Order: sequence, then structure tokens, then C-alpha cells
Amino acid sequence: MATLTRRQQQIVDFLQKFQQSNGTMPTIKEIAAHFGFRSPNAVTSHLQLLKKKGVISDEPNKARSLRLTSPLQKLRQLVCDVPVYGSIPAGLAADREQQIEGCVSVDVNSIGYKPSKNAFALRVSGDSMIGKHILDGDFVILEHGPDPRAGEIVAALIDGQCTLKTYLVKNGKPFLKAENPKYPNLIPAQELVIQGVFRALIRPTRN
Amino acid sequence: MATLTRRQQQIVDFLQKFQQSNGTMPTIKEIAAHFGFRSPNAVTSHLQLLKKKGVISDEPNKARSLRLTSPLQKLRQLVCDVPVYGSIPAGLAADREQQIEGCVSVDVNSIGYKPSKNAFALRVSGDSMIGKHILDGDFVILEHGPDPRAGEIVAALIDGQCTLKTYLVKNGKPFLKAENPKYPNLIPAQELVIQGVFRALIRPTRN
DNA sequence: AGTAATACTGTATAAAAGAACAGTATGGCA
DNA sequence: TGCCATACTGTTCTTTTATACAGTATTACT
Repeated sequence: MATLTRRQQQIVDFLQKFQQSNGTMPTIKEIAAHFGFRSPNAVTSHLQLLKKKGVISDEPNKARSLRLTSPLQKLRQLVCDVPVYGSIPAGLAADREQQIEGCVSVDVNSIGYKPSKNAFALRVSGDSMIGKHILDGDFVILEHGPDPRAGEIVAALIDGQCTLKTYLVKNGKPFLKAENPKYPNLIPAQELVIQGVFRALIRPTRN
Repeated sequence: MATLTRRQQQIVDFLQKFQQSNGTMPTIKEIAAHFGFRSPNAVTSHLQLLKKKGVISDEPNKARSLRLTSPLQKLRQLVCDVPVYGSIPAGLAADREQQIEGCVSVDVNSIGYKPSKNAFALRVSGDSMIGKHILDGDFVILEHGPDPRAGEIVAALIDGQCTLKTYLVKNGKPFLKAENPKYPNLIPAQELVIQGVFRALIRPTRN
């Protein structure tokens, strides 16, 4: 059922890439142009075979209505984009777009909530939060804005560097604690700027 | 710059939802139909205002070419869908689609590699792998197929249950080890079916 | 060698979809 | 009060896009 010819695979690949970069499916003519076909019929006949094989589907007389019928696509939840910042300077205010290093895209179900406009992500460097099972190289998704509750993990700006710490309150005084005996803890949190509160984590594959 | 009127916000919301469920942007007439407008011009004038405010963009004379201009969209990498299985019976062979519980969608950059067709995800229950910083409730992404190397984390089928363990080799014999002193370890791995090798992890927000 | 599925050319047609023209009504604001 | 941005109606026109008809090579398989 799923055995595609080389040409058919090429077309499916093109559809995938086109949608990725253009945000919309190509028209028949656009497909023909990409492959150098002079007749739209070359495309339609291919598409019909792909439809018969269940790889794609479309609605008749509808522009750009092609869809790759991945059975998973139906299950896909809303995918949100969270900006990854390299280093966060003091404000985290207006022109944040300049420091964006990348983008973490993940569905709301997998991270357990819908990130707000103020969400951002950081790539963890170092193992200072290993006690909370956050490792070097992990992406952490944080929310900027809400006041942290005691015990929550926060990103704070220390010496121009943004580091993760646990936010604790002792005798009414807030302070930060590293979750690794090798690191100094108990940093008074009052003078520090809390950049964000930890929400979710993505751990990439190790090489 | 970003202050939208109520109507404009409604239209943006509709565009978002339409794309989510239909995989394509609506046409002007489809937008008009949704809001009960009798003239396509009602839509175009709204879209022009939204364009001027930088919220959307489109290409002239192109069907369904509307796009929400999130600056992050440009940075978005290829998003892959990985099926989440509830319980994995013996084979993991043909008709896997029936046990699919959901879908983890995440971009390839954030998990550090492109999942193959044989990739799948599990929701971790229990804390038997806490020593490897994998917690209860985490989603783990695994690859089915490749032989595990010593020290890698694998999903194995034990008593009909799929559990995570570390794959080790001692004196040429493979065995599995739980990463929690509370659990028994050193289960001979020879009779067990290795379902997949750990690749990446997603930790949802707690509560 | 023969048959069928695949891989195309070339042209024509009709539906779908965007864009333009000419207006009306309403609300906020100076 | 007048002005302007917003929020629409109604219609026409042109481009885009899908689809149908009529064919020719090519490959793959029996």
C-alpha cells in the first residue's frame, strides 16, 4: 500500500518542503513548474495515484486544498512557538527580537499548558540544577511576569548572566538556591531580577 | 502598533483556528460566510487594516495566501509528529495505529534530531529512572529498531508493561537496570523485548 | 512480446478566488 | 458639530486554479 515510486516520493517530499517554507500547499502549476513539467496533467495524474495510495487528500475545486494525510496530523494539537534567547539583558522589555537565537516549537499538550506571549526559552548550560533533574543542554521554557512561588525554579540575572535557581523564602526573605552541592547557594534574591518562572523542559538527544 | 479592534481580533482568531483545523487559510468568501458578511469587500477592508498593522501578510492574486506574521514563524524548524502509545504489546508491528493515544509535535532542532518513521513516545509513569533525571509524567521519545549500546536507556516489555531501564552489558551478557535504589535492578535482558532506545524528553509543567 | 501501470505533452474549459469600483452607516474624538 | 477611522452592502471584472479531454513515451512485469 505504501510503496511509492521514486517520482511519487519526490512529489511528496516537495509538498512537505513547500508547506514548511510557504505555509501553504502549492498549486498544480507550481508543482509542474518545480519539476519542469509542461502540462498540468502530469501533476494531476501523479496526485491521483498518490490519492489512491492514501498518501494525500484534497477537496475538489478548492485552491491549495492538498493535504498530506499523515494519520498523526489529525491528532496534532496546537503547536506554539517560543523564542530562545541567548543571553537576557536587564530589561527583557521592548526590542526582544534582536536577541532571539532560535525557536522552540512544541504542541501545547506535550508541555502541559499554552505559553503566553511572555514565554521564552533558554538553553541550559552547566549542571547547577541537576538536583531538580535539569541537565546541561536542556531547553527550558519559562514564563516572564508572574511572581514565583516558593520552591519554583526561576531564571535570574546574576552578573549579567542568566542562570537557573530555585526560589525559596526563609523568614520572609526570598533567596535563590542552586541545586548542586558544588555551587554556592543562598543568594539573596532581593537585588536580583527574576526573568522568568520555569514551566517545561525539552531534552534533546545526546549526540 | 498592536492595538486591534474587537472585530479585527475576532478575524485574527478565526484565521488561526481555521488554519489549525483545515490546514489551509480561508478564502475571502469563507471569512465573509463565517461572519455573515454579504460583501467580500467587508473582509478585504479588514484584511487591509490588519496588513497595515503588520499582523498578517499575503501575496497578491494568490489563493489562500494569507499568513499570520508571527516573527517566530520564520524561525520555526521542521515540526515532527511522534505517536504516543499507551501500552505497547509484543509486536509493535503492523497495526500500531490503534493504540495511539496522542501525538507529540516538536521541531527537530529542539530534540536534536529528526525522528524516523519508527519513532514513538511514551508517558513515563513512576520514578524508576530518576537517577537518569527522567521523572513521572515526562514524555520520552524513543527509536524502535536500532540495537541499544551499553549505557543507553531503553523501553522494554516486562510482564506486559513497558518500562524504562538502562541497558548494560556485563561479562558479555546484557541486562537491564533501574535507576532508583528502591527498584530491583539487574534483570537479564535476553528474554526481554527491547521496544525502543531513548532519544529525547519533554517535561510538561507540573499542575 | 504484450499488457498494464507509470510518466508525461498540449490544449481547452469552468469554477474558485482575489481585486476594484461605488457607495452607506456608525462610533469615537477634537 | 465636523471629521475620520471603522464596519459594512452590492456588483463587476480579471486572474488564478482545478479539472477534463486527447493523446505519446517509458518502465515494469508476465
